[in-house]
Amino acid sequence: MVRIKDIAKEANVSEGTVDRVLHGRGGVSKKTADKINKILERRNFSINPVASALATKNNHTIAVLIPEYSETDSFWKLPYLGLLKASEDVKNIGLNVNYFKFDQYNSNSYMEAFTNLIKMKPSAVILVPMFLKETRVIINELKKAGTKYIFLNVDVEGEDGSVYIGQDSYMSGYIAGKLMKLSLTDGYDCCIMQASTSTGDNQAIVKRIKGFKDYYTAIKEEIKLHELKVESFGDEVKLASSVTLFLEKFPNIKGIFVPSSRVSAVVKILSEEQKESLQLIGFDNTPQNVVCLKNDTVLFLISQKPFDQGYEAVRLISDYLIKSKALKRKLYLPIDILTKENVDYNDANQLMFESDLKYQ
Amino acid sequence: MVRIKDIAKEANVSEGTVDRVLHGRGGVSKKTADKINKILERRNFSINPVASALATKNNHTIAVLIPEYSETDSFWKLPYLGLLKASEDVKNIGLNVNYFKFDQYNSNSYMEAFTNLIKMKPSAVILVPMFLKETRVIINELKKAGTKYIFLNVDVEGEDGSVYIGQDSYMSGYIAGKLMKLSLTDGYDCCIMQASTSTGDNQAIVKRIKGFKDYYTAIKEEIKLHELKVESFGDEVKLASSVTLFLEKFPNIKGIFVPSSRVSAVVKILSEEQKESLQLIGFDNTPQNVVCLKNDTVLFLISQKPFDQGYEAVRLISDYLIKSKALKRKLYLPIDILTKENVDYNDANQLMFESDLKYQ
DNA sequence: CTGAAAGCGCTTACAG
DNA sequence: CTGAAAGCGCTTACAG
Repeated sequence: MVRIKDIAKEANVSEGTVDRVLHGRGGVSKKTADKINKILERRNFSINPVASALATKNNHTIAVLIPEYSETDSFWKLPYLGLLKASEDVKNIGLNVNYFKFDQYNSNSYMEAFTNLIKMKPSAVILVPMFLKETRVIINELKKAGTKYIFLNVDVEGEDGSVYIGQDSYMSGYIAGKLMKLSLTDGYDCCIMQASTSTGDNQAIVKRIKGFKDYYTAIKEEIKLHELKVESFGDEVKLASSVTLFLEKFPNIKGIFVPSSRVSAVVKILSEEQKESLQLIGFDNTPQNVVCLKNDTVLFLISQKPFDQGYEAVRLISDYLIKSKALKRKLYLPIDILTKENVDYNDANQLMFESDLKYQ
Repeated sequence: MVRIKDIAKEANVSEGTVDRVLHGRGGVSKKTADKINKILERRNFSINPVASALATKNNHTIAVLIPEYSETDSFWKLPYLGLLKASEDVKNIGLNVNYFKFDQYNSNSYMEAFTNLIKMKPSAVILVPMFLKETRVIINELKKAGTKYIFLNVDVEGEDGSVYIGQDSYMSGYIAGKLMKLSLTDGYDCCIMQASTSTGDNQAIVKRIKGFKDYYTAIKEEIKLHELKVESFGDEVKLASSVTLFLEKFPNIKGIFVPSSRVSAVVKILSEEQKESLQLIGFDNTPQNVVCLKNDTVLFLISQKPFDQGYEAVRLISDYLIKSKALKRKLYLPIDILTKENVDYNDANQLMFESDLKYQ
């Protein structure tokens, strides 16, 4: 391993001068800079990041704005765990991550959390941009402060210079369409079921539905697609009555596509016979959904590596802050097709982290 | 951040003594050890791994024994890239990774590579145990030397204390069976196609076939499964003639399952009409296979995250050597279901690494 | 424009 | 059983 000291000796300069060249801090004559650069190149020098981190006392604060999760609606738990894991990994190099949680159904709590966040003057921000209008305000403030930000899981259109890490929602819907086609015996219809209550997150759902429909258009199949908007997936009684009515009205429906993470809520209100005869496809490996997959009430789940989304978001920001690596406009994570059989293997990283947590 | 210095001051001892307690090096009176431990606990101290790594000059050597890859048979490229990426990540903390490559069809080259490997006296070894008999010899030597080892991608049965990182082959075959069933219109047969030349690697293939068949047993379908052993996937002429003959003999075959990474070789020798009418399912996202997926000649690929296998292997060994984290018996990575539509999103990590390589 | 010295937090001999 | 000091490789003021 070649060290700054070695370079300095060979160039007959001090270590400080080599350091200046290395980081382009200026204040070095062209002549010596050239000389040093040549040696650097020839000896294939690269900075020891460990020593660098120790000496620099990097003291960056990363702030995360993310919805809180609950027992029944646990989608946001996995991204959170991924963020947590990465936070540990980068603590070594002087990065501290702080969390600000909000209620995903309440835009006031969103803004409130942001107000607390911005007080910390973070070096960078990872946020789930749930409410469009409020998000514009937030982005403006961040831009004014010159703070870099990454959108996690939810994208915002028309923001140049923004970074999105998540799934290609359109394509994931398209794939759901393909799987539905495979699962349905010819001649049967399919129903797309969504909640009419908007959570601000529905941009992804709209795109998934578009992709789903486009698949059927592309293959030129004469399958009828019905659409049912239920009031909410949370209210079992209402959900049950509207679904039952709908299925009675269109008895040819044999497939149900739920483009949100709430397919398990639909399963809950189906009769045994319906569970037998209907093919359900949904999104996201929440614990409730996984149960349905395993007891054969849901055939496929499309999953979006929520744990990895969190993890990668922190890693990207970290590389940006420490190694000034450029950020890409979009980082699409895998579109996982989950079945009863492969769901348990799906997130090895996440499982390893969870078992580590247990032993602490 | 609380430092050793802070603990030492509070306990009225030197930093060296705190360090002894921290690492259980002994030579500390019970009384002072207790005192220090209490303070450590109360102040929630944890070692700064960056400073630790720098001071220790960890100088571990990890040796990797892996098949070389070629243009046409590029399966081993991705695990290699994953290993490379992780090597970079851990270089900071004093881990050096050395590679020893062998010809996967030649057991002599396997042993030769190992002979060179063992001369380096590595702290740990990652190996692809291709040849069973030779592998037993290798394992014996490693055990004698007290060197920890990890099996990558290929498992060896009946070695207690061994560690495997890869896929659950049985289950991946089972899933292939399920997908085949979905893809075949009722009443048609399916053919399982494998090469009779063994590469030592065929244990995984045997298990995949077992899983595939078991799926059909489990669902009690009356689908006929034919089996064709071709001489080699490398010889186009012979392959073409034996496949053609077989398909003529059993015209009811509409599905072909190739439980190795060579499905693209089969596509190559099919006629246009055959490509149209046959449903092919294979393994692994090699460039050639991905091409077939995209031009609709292969319907599904089961993939085993080869890049991640390499990456995780190094990370596990690193945690074992540096943080003395226990190694698990098996680490199963995801069983990915790849289609034309999601294949490009499948390995974000790998893509990011490859684009980094380009810019270097 | 350049160098000498101190320091980041932990570990390693060495001395007692 | 315990402490004082030097060192890991890089960075940061400060002096000139």
